[in-house]
Amino acid sequence: MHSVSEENYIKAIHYLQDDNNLVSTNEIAHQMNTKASSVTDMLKKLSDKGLAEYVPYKGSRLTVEGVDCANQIVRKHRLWEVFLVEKLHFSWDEVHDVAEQLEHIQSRKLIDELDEHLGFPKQDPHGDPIPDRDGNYEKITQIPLAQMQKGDKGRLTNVLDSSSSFLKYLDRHHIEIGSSIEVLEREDFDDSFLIQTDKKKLHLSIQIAQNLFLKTSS
Amino acid sequence: MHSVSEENYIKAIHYLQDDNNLVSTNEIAHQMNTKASSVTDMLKKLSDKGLAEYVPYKGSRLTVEGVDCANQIVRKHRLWEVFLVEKLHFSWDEVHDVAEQLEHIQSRKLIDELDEHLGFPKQDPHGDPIPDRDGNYEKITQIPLAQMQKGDKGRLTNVLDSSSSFLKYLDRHHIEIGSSIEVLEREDFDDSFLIQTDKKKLHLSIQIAQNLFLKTSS
DNA sequence: CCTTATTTTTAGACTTGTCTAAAAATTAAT
DNA sequence: ATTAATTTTTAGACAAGTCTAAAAATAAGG
Repeated sequence: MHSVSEENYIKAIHYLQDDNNLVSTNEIAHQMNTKASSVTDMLKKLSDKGLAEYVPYKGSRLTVEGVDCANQIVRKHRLWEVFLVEKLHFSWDEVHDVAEQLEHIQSRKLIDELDEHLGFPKQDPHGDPIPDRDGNYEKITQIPLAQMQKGDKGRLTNVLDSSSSFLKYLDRHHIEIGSSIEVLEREDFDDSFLIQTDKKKLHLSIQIAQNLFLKTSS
Repeated sequence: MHSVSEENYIKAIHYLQDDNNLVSTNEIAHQMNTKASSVTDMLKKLSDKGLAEYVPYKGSRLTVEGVDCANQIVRKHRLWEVFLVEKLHFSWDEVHDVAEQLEHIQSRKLIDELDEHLGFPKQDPHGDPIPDRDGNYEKITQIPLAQMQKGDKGRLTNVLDSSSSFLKYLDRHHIEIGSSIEVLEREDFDDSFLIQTDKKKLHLSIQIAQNLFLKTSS
């Protein structure tokens, strides 16, 4: 079908594109750790294949077909992440690199059976939604902890940063997807937080708070 | 580590090599559906990497390191096959192509955890032995049905041909790994067999009998 | 043992995906 | 609005892996 390289570009464009704005060549290059000239070449190719629209000097956006392809890759990536964590004792900071390889395996039956094997999960271990076999997924309305006020409560639904160091930090403080969090205090001078988690009180910097997304309950 | 292409060559040489004879360039080319000139190029590369010995115009054989690598690939391939059949409802004629992709995923932890998840199976769905994490596997002493005589009994331990058509044939007649088989008659003029399986009597041609391996019990 | 047939290797070309360096287009700034 | 800075594209090169066609080495046959 599509090469691993093509799929990685599609994924990157999809990740960078919100709504239907054009994504610039440089943004893609930066995201993929590659050079702008390589991106230009690939954009032409994706355009020829009908997977992306390419406007020279302006940028590119995925076509409907491209978005569909991206959703299938995301579906595969996230289902494999669930598998690794639920069935193979991986911790959520270890899954990304392996899922990155597994997401390129081509077999419709494989992924649909895997989905069933896992009980049709709706979210991956980081709280991101998993598209169903038609590419549809439910958007959860969630806000960053950083935008919450004193007294607000919610449950952790998503973490933005997936770096190992960040996830290990959360593990150390027993914060996980589903944890209930309440804002006890906001410090004015450095925007830091004092929160109440399931188990204990905790100080969080604004940098941390920007990476925690919650579904508010009150 | 090694590229997918390198791994495929290593697998092919391993498959063709019995004992420590040299495998010819043409044999490899035929096995891999490629051209002899491509094989020559790769043999030089594998030789440079210390994975194979290459004697120009004579052929090649795997080094100890090459054999080790081959065993790890075989381990991965067969564990994935077990996973597909046991957990994801694949039938044994559907697993090969997907396992062929999955065997190239690089992650020691992944494969060791998968092994545990599956209960450390000793054989894959076709009856082939699965190497453990050190590359060791148990050789079962088995003989082709074709070499058995009237009155001999055994259990099916392995099938040589893995083609979909052959495996579907076995399915239709309810013959699977572990099935007990007894030779009731051998026909002289065409070498065909009349056998007794768990459920019924069945005629088998010599071509079929050459692809069925049994562990004899009496 | 010399000639023919087969196998294997070399040489050169092509594809995919990448890079560097230079040219062209766009954007920003005075 | 014209120059300067930035972004993007082109042109040419390279690496991996493959192919075809021709050359070299080996094996086979009389």
